[in-house]
Amino acid sequence: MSMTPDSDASIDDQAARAAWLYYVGGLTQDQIASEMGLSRQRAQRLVSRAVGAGLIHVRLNHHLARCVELEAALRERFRLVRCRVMPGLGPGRDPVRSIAPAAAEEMERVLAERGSRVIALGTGRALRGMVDALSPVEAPQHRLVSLLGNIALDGSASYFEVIMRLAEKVRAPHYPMPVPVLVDTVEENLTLQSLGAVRKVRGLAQAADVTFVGVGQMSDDAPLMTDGFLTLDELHEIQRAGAAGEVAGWIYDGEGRYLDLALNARLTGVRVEIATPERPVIGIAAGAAKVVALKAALTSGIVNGLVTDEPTAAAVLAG
Amino acid sequence: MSMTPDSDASIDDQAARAAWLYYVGGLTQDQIASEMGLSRQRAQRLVSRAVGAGLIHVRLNHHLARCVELEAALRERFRLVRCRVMPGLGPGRDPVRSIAPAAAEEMERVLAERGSRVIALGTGRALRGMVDALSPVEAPQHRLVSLLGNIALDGSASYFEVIMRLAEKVRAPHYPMPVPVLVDTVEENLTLQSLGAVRKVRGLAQAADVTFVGVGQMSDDAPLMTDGFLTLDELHEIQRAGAAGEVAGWIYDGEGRYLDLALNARLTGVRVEIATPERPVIGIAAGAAKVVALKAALTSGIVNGLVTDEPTAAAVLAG
DNA sequence: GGTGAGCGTGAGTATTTGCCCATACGGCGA
DNA sequence: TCGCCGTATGGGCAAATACTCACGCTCACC
Repeated sequence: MSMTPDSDASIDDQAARAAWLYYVGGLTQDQIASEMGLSRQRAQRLVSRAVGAGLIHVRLNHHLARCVELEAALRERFRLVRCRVMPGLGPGRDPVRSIAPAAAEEMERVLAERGSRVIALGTGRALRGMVDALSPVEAPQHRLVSLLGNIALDGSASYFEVIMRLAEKVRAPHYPMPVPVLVDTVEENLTLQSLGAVRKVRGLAQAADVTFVGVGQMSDDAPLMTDGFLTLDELHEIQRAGAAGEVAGWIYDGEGRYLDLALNARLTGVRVEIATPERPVIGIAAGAAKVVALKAALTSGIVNGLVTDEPTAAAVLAG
Repeated sequence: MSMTPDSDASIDDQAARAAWLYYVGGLTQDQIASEMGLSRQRAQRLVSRAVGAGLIHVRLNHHLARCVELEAALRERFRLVRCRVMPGLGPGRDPVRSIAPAAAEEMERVLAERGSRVIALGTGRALRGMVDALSPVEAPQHRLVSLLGNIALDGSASYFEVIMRLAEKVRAPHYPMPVPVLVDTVEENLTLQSLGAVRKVRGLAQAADVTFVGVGQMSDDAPLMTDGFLTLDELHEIQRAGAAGEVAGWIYDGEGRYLDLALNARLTGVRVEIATPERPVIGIAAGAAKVVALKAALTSGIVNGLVTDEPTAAAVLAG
């Protein structure tokens, strides 16, 4: 009931138009201002808004020789069905920015399939970045399913965001898993898993045609700990048991063999088993901290597809 | 055998990397310079080179309300199977810049098909822009075929560029038509058309699954004339016969009915017949000069798909 | 081996952009 | 109704970017 019923849409429209004139038309902000009848500052704000809101996507159309080499080496060494290596952004800069557009492209490739696919999704910053970088496409023929519980300990919806935002962008039916990643007792877990809704989502996830996951490290900055699912003491104990990394909450050792931990009985999500070419599992991960975890997951074939950045790729191959 | 065997590739690599850091990483040119160990000017030049060489693509992820409206109106009025309307860039600016990315997206949609398709191509600046804006994809399952002769009067290869560059980008088999658009006599035309190579290309073009064409105006700045295929006198005569526009060299009247001209017997290419939903013909065209030609082609259904810009769409609907 | 054309480089400079701040506008509660 | 607060606006300024020019280098052709 505001004075401008379409204030948000129309301001995004303006922003998109300004950005179009700026990036596609190559006009200066001054020219945009007079073209659209605005002050220069407003034009500047609109362009900046369009970029910030992700209305504008920039993609690189050139395969850097170094990245292609690394891709080929990774493909061969780990028998990958898909592999993309993007340029690094230099030390101290978030590698998610770099890999998100490429991950989005991989997802778009899957979404462009005519036939219906079941797409399973993990959680995490990298996947979140992927979804943000994705261009909206109508792909209602596919089904999106969550691999693991989407409820964080603090009750926030942050774990829902990957699947919900993706579903919104592609208008596909989606099956989040409205339970915590990890519950307190084995009994609780059994109770949850006996629920029809949970069983259905788990069944769908197990039958996924393609899976996109992040990869978590098990060093002292492990996502499982920073998100509060493990205490530092528990983490240290698991580290002593040989933990190298984690996919969808399931922890594996340095060779990518899942560990037989008491914790497992309290995980609500499904475990990603060794990937096959017909049912690929694409890992989206980059950063020095993740090298060990990535290498292990690649070695045993928990993932058989990879989107990463240059320094990470080099480190995985070097090690 | 130059000192730097990869000078061009490596400079493009550098340019791509600089542009990546600039647009994706959000670094300033100063930061790029120190990151890559260059002078600031060099970083600036690399970024600018990357943009100029089309190494970087910018896309808008927001459907402007006004454009969506125009698309819906065009779709309904002319029973189009595909329609994209892109924002205009303001008077005096080349509309090809605006429509090329959208045309490229339409082409990418076709190229993403798993099955093999025959894609027929016209010529012209708009299609050339489309190919430039296309991201390279491997699509060797499709065949690209030219609708009309690819030899210009001055013998230049400019008419080959659309199909050759596209073929290079997607690595698909391609069938250009190595004859002039227009020959001097009917006999010459019969001779050419009896050649096996020409027959084969024409046959393939007639069986195309999808066709992309530009649309030529028949006003005094008609492409057929500026390219030297018609003299001004001939043009005026054809104008008096009711010419409104031209697709692949074949001239039609204000209702989109092909004209029965003496000229026709000297055209070497195939005529695009009324499009069907199964075998769509996508017109790529924008600009005030093309409004009449476009409207006629849309009216009779010579094209049943359209990529244009806002002012052109509005003018076509208004008239 | 000399010479001129053409390209790439860095310095300097004009233009463009991003940011901060003072100010105006409009909603909302007292 | 008044005054407060959050938000949006345009002016001004510093930073960043694009352009121009003169120089030097390479390379091809004499």
